[in-house]
Order: sequence, then C-alpha cells, then structure tokens
Amino acid sequence: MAAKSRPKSDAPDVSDRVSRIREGVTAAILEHRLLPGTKLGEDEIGEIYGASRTLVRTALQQLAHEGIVNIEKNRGAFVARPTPADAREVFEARRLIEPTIVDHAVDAVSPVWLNRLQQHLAEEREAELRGDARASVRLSGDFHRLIAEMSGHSIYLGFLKELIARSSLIILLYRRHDTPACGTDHHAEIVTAIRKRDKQAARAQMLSHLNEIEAELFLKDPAADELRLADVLGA
Amino acid sequence: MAAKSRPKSDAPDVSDRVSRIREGVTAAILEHRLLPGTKLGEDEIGEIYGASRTLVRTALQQLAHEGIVNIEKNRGAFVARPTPADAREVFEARRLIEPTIVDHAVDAVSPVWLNRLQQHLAEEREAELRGDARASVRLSGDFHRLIAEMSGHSIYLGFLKELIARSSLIILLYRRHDTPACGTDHHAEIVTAIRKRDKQAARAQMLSHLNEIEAELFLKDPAADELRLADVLGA
DNA sequence: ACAGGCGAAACTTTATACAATCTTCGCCCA
DNA sequence: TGGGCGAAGATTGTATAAAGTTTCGCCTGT
Repeated sequence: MAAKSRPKSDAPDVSDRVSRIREGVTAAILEHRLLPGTKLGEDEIGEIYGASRTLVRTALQQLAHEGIVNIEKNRGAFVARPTPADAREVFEARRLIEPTIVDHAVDAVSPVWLNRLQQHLAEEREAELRGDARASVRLSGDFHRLIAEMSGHSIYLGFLKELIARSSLIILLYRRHDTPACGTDHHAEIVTAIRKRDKQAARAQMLSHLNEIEAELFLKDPAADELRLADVLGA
Repeated sequence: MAAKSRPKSDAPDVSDRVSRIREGVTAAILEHRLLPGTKLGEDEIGEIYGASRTLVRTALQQLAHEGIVNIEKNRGAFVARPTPADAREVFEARRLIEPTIVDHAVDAVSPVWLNRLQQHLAEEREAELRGDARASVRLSGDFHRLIAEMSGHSIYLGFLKELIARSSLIILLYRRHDTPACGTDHHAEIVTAIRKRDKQAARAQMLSHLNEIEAELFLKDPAADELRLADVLGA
C-alpha cells in the first residue's frame, strides 16, 4: 500500500480532470478574466479543456454550489452577479468568521507556517510591484485562505473559500475607484500580530481589514435587480 | 407564463427530479433510516426513484458537497461517518453562527413568523408525544433551520443547512444515552426570547442549547479512524 | 412600417452504451 | 491449511446520442 492511495475524502483530487476544469474556471473568475453574467457554454469549456460535457457539467455544478456560478434551468451556466444585498451578507459573514479563524491560526503558529506566511507576503508585494492586477487579486484572496488552512478548521476553511470567491466578484462589481484589491500592508500587520501570538491584535487587525475592504465598495440599494437596466441606460 | 417559471436561483426546485432524489435521500439520512457507512449504489437509488444514473449521480454529488455523503473514487457513495474531530468543528461553528442568526431573527420578528414558530413547536411536541423518533429528529433540525430562514440571511442559511445535516449524523453516532435528540423545552425558551425581542436572552438560550446538545455526546479522541475496530472488539 | 407568430438552430437535459476500475470468489501452490 | 494469484462479475467513470426547451430570425398580415 503506497501512500498515494489515500484520497482521504478531504483531498481536492488535484489530478482529477473535473478538478482541473473547476480550478481553471475558478481562477479565471477570481482573476476577473471572466466577468459576471458571462455565459459558460458546456461545449465551449469542454473544448478548451479537452473534456466531454459530462465532466464540464460536473464542474459547473460544483461552482454553482459555491455561489460563483448561476445555473438557470434550460438556459445554461453564467458567472454569478452578486447583488448589493448579497455583498452585505458576504461581508457580514466574513466579519463573523474570520476573526475566529485568525484566533485558531494564532494557536497553530509555528516556524513552518510563519515561513509560508512570509513567503506569501513576498509574492503579494512582488505582484503588486509588477503591476500584475490579476495575480494581485488572486493572491489577496489566497492570503485569507492560507490563514484558514493554518487554523486547521476544515469547516471554516470550506465556508471561507466560498466567501472569498464571492468577495472577488463583489469587489469587481462594486469597488468605488480602481483601488488595489486588498491593502498588502494590512496583511503584513495581521502576520505580525500572528507572529506575536497576540490574538486580540490579530482579531482587531482582521476586522478592520475587512471593514476597510467593504468601505471601499459602493453598495447602492436598488429595489431589485430589475433596476440594473435603468442604471445602464442612465450611464 | 404563470408564476411557476421562477426558479430564482435560490429556490430548491422542488419539482426538479434531481431535487426529489436529493431530498429523499437527505430525509432518509436525517431521520436516521440510512446509517453512516451505508453504501448508496447508483443503480439502487435510480431504480427506487425511477431515474437514470445520470440524475442520481448529480444528486449524490450535491450531497457530497453538503458533507453528508462521501464519494470515494471508483468505489461509490457512502453515508458520511463524521469523526469526533469533525463533530467538534461542527459544533464550534454552530456556536459561532447560530447566536448571530438568532439575533437577526429577533430583528425580523413579526406575527407571521411567531405563528410559524408556534406551529413548529406544536409539531415537535406532538411528534415527541407520539414517540415518533424519526419525525422528532427531523423537526429538531428544522427548528434551527426555521430560525435561519427567519433571519433572512441566505448565506448563513446555507451554512447552517450543512451544519444541521452533519449534526444529525453526529448525534446518531456519538450520543451517550438514547436521549431525545433536542430538548423541546429549550426550543420553546428560545421562541419566548424571540417574542420578547430580547436579543441578549435569545443568544444565551441558543448558546446553552447548543452546549447541552454537545455535552450529551461522547466525543472520544482516538488517534485515528482505524481505532474504531478496537472499540468494537472491546465492546 | 410594424406587430405577431411560425420555424429552424443552438443549447441544455436526460438516457444509454462503452471503457476502466475495483471487488470477489475460486483455484493453485507452498 | 493458509496465502497469493487470477479471472469473472459488478460498479463506477466517461463519452455519445436522443429528446426537450429556449431563443432568435424571418415571414406574413394588417
């Protein structure tokens, strides 16, 4: 029995073909290459990844469950278009969960993890300097996911993955100016608090970080989605 | 076009055939008619619901994403068997989320909702009196879900659905005695606090309720799942 | 010229057939 | 008698084809 036969039920099955499709599409959405509302045709994606529609469909259903794709019956799959109400819910949930996650991360602090965090900060700075907006957006989300992995809490990790993916769409849709997605300095301050094992500070930093992200959004409060047309016509 | 053509992306699509399968299997698991570890053959289920394997597979994948079914590659789908570590994570998450949910529920209180809550309590009492363990288990979870629906927070609702489903399996696996799943009195006290619009009390009641449920569990801390065999032999 | 309806094309949904993998049972050998 | 090898059976993974639905263009009638 080699160690390779250990799917362990938690492993993402990176070698799986469905996962390759899912992660490819997810990356495209998170990096803002696929815009909200874009139609995701099964043939189209299948041809790109050299897979049949069966596998594409499986991947799209998983993405729909994660909330970044909407599947409309008999019409197909589309990149989700979160409403302002959705956005408020997502950030409220993040404000609730992430301080607790960072608490656990402090408990799990170790040289190995600190090293990973440092390395990640370096990658973020590099992408920022390079002006690579796509990488910046992706890495910004990855930072939060990294802390969730560090916490060792698999349920929080699963929840947060959903919330981060949706956040990426929300930021794309509703940011006021073309501000950099996530202040890298904030991330550094959070890491500092984690290194000092200061839960109080870590929670506070995380919370203010999330508040700042949301504050940079323009979450207007239309009566319903139907008003979107009026917005477009007014522009 | 009648109002029926409104899937609205959030509706459970009750008329959908996949959803019928999913909800049927979910109910069977939540009512403890399907025990953890049970193999869920695709042909088997397909024959029961008169559907082809394509639809069954879709339903099973959704259940796997909700965490109550494990899909092992080339082996099939099985009812999940949460570990004690999973159990602790689930209840920690519930202790974090549900007090906040009940907070929102208090904000949303109205005669209509109070009526539904009362009606639900009556159903629970009736099932308890009737000695219908299956209905009791299901209704006990439905109470928590009802409050989440009342909160109007769709993300919390989605998260809680997962947590409740897993909780049902956990309680089945790890309860000390054959205690009634969930104290009905506790639920009544929570409703009372909600009616009084007393957030403080509602949060406290919810928290102690969750603590009590977890306290009635026997979450031993084996090194790994492999020790399960030793437990059985020791018994 | 324009509104309404018919029809074809494209896509999704569902079913079925085929391929790959795992399990199980029987047999053989040490 | 116990263990290991191997083939048959069963089950899942994947692809392809048939069926149903929506959408868009075009045509006709007013």
